[in-house]
Amino acid sequence: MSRYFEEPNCKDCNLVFSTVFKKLTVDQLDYLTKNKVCSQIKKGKTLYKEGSRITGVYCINDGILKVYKTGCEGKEQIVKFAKRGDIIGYRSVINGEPACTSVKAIEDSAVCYINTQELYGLLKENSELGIELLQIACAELDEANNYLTDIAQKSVRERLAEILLKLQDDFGTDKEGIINITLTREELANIIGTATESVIRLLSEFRTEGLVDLQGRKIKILNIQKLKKISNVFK
Amino acid sequence: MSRYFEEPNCKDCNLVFSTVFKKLTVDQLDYLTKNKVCSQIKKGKTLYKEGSRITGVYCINDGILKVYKTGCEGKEQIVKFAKRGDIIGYRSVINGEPACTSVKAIEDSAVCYINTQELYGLLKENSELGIELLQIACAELDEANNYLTDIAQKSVRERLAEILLKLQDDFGTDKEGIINITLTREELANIIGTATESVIRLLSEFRTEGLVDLQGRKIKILNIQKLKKISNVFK
DNA sequence: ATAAAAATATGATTAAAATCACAAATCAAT
DNA sequence: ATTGATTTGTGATTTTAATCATATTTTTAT
Repeated sequence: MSRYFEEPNCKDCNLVFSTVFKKLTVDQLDYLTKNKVCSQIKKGKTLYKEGSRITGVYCINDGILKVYKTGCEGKEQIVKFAKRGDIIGYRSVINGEPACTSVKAIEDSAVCYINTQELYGLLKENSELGIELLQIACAELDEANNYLTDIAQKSVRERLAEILLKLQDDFGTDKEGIINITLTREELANIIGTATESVIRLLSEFRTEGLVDLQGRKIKILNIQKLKKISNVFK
Repeated sequence: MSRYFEEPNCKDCNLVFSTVFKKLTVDQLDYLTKNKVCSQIKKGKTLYKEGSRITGVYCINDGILKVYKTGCEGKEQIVKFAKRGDIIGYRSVINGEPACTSVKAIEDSAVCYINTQELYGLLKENSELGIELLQIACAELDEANNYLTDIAQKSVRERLAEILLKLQDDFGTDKEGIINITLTREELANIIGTATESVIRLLSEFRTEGLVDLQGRKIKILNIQKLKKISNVFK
């Protein structure tokens, strides 16, 4: 985690209109600029670990980080990804508990750190910030419950199809149609809760069936409709 | 859903100190009393259904309700239980979306309904209410993520042991040590994400092993330590 | 009280996915 | 560029849990 070369002014940050902080006043944004600490996290580096005390929240400026829990026998369960504009760590700050997840950069990333005291100051001052944060928490809760139902009820094949579609939705594709996030087979397995070998086999099957194109870790979806059908998203 | 015979005054409600509304002023509690609508829900009756528009939140005064999603092929996935002091429906109200879960009483229950407008009024007025609600949402999010990891990584046997312990923790036991919540085997299966037959078989095994005592739907835990070991809660 | 419906119980069979084992390919660091 | 580590790929085997079938018991509604 190295100090960020240039700390952007929150007022000018083009994220202001889309993040949790969109309802802050100009003065409050100034306050935020003065009090935040920006840093870069190289791919593979850990921002914080499950169980550690974190003293503030992080707003993601650039890159992608995986947010995961460590289950029994040390197996990683990826809970979500954090990307530009997302805020992470707020759960621990709000409930005053140790981090319930670990966070690791899966590509070079830049994050802005905001201390608990500063965040609480803003929350008391601006009730709309609380509502914004509440909306984020509720959306995450919704997604967590949906995914719980999927893992509990769907087959591995259905879940893999679903996750490929979701990754494309969340991260988009480049000019060649390749999904803008690079994951190992093991990481894919750790999202959908299965064995690495199962992901490898199923991806091969999907390729054989003409649903996806694979070049190493690069995945390109060739037949969205069929994948949707497999994933059972409409039922 | 029948109208409640006596609408308790929120100021005098002995829930005031434990619910999300604990930081309200006396005036705000008066306002709440005037604007809430209380009702009773008989066992087996549905409070609201997934996908419906709900126009407010419900604070549970008495009873137990199951909160569940309907997965593909109509299979129910129980997401949580709501009991005295809990608030439900806030996610839909906060995000302005249709209900993401259905709610059904599993015993005779009494709930207080608070309209969206009234809730938002209080949220704007009292930033502490927003923080309280945020804390609740974060706690639920934490639990959802933990449970996601469990379903993804643990065996059905481990999950059943874990859920029995959790039910005892959440609902306590009566004088005879029986867990204060009565569920069908199917409902248990719909919590842990397995087939009803698997729950029936595993419960019988647990009984044979002297871990639990079963009398119909009444469950009494006989050996907490061993169940904890099976559930793998410490790893 | 009785009939109908729902839930429980148990056995047999099948299916899905995990695990194990090992080879080949790719990646990362020096 | 080389080497060591990690990741990918594939086959064989095992394990877990789902599914199917059917009998019995319990609950619910009339």
